[in-house]
Amino acid sequence: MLELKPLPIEFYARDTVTVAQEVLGKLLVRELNGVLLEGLIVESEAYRGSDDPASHAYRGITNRNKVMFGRAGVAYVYFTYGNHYCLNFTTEREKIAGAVLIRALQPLVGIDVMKRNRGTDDVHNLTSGPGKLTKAFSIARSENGLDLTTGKQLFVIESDRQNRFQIASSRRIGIREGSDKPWRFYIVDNVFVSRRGHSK
DNA sequence: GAGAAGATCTCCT
DNA sequence: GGAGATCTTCTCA
Repeated sequence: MLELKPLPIEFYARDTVTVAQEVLGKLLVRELNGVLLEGLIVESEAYRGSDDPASHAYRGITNRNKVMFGRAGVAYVYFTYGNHYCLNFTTEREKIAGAVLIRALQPLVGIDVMKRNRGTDDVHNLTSGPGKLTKAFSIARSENGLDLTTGKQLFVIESDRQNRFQIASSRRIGIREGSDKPWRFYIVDNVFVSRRGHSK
């Protein structure tokens, strides 16, 4: 039996790029009306603050991104492209902006529920992208600002797969500015990664 | 108050 | 491989 012990704030309250790398191979856990959903985090991206033109926080605090400036270990959920929500974990200490975008998961527990949420039977298409995984896990605007360290509703735990995979990095996806930074990280040869990246 | 762009997905060819 | 869907958020006047 896996122990459902959430990662503490100390895991998140560090350099954003470090957290983005170390969150790979951890388990994202969603508790929804007694139903448990679990997925292995296989792809992430780091977004920093005033030194990162691709980040929402680059131009300072706004109503949308204020969670990024708050304490670490909190969910930052935003709506984009008229259709999709994206899930991030906040990092760094208060007043220092930082967040890790969760780009892809490998479904492990509650796959039937994810299929229903996504309206497809294709397991490889359930959570292999940032907009897909939020729908599969039923994460939306109401989850913005949720504390990830309480072990309720939404949190992250260690998995037994630690160190049994290789990590590669690449340029981040879907942005214009700051696309030279190699701050996307993914597990090599995992079929649930959203795209084959050029490891550079 | 208006205009434009966006950390994407899906369907069509 | 490419474009449309769709609407929130930010910026500027």
